[in-house]
Amino acid sequence: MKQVRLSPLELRIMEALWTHGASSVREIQETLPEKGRHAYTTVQTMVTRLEGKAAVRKAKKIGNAHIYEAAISRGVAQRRLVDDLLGFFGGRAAPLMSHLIESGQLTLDDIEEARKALKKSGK
Amino acid sequence: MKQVRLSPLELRIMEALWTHGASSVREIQETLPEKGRHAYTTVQTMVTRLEGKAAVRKAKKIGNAHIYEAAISRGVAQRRLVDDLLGFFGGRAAPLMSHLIESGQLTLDDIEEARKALKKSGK
DNA sequence: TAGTATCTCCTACATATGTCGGAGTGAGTC
DNA sequence: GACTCACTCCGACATATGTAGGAGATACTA
Repeated sequence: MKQVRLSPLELRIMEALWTHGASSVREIQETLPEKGRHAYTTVQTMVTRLEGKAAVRKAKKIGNAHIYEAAISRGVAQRRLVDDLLGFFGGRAAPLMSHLIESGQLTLDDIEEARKALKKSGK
Repeated sequence: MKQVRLSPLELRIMEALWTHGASSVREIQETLPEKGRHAYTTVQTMVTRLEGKAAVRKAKKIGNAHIYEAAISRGVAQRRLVDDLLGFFGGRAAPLMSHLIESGQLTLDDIEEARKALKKSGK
C-alpha cells in the first residue's frame, strides 16, 4: 500500500470531496474560495492527477460529467502530513507541541481532551 | 519580513547548519546520511538557493571555500512548518493532537509539559 | 434538428525542486 | 613555477506542481 504525497492544492481538492462527498469537477471548483479561484481546467487537471495517484476515483457519470469521490480518507491523508512533519522534529512530538503553544493554537481544553484520549487509547 | 518556505532537502541542509554550526559545503555534504548521499554539487546548489532565499549567508572564507551559516533560526523554520500544517487542519490544533496520539508519539509526559508551558505563557 | 452550454481530453508552459557534470579558478606543494 | 586538488560558478535536465487554453464530444433545449 503506497502512501501518496499530496500537494497543497491537491489537498484542497480532497478537502472538497471529504466535506461535500462525491462531486463533479464543477462542484469542486465552486467549493473553492472565490478569492483567487482556480480555473475549471486547473481543478480538472488536479482531479485527474489525483486519480492517477489513486486518491480519488470516478464514482459514476451524470450526463457527460464524471462524478468523483475520495479514494483515501481524510484521516489517512492527515496522518501522512503529521508523520512527515514529525520527521522534521526528529520524531518527537514535544517540540511540535511547543510551537503549537507559541502560536496560541493550543488551549487547555485541547490538552485535557488529548489527555483523556491518550489514557483511553491503550496505555 | 518575508517567511521563506523551505523544501525538504533545503531543510536537511539547514538542519546540518543548525546542528553543526557554520560549515563549508563539503562539511554539510558529509553530514548527510551516507545512504543515498547527495552529490557535492547538489548540496552546493541547495546552499546557493538557500542563500538566495536569505536562509543562509556566507560567514567567512577559508582558503577558497566559503563557510556558510544559518540566517534564520530553527525555531522560526519549524514554526513555519507547524503553521502550514495547522492550515490543513483548519487552524485547530485538536485534530492534529489526535493524530499525534494515534501515531503513538505523544506521551502523558509531553502533555503534562505542554500544560505547564501553556499555563506559564500568558493566560 | 440546429444551437448552445458544458464537459472531457490533450497540450503547453512557468516555477519549484532535485540532480549533477564540466569548465575555470584559487591554494598549497614539490 | 608547474602540479594537483578542492572549490566555485554556470548550465543543463528531470520530475512535481500550478496554471490554463482550445478542440472536440456530448447533452439539453427551443
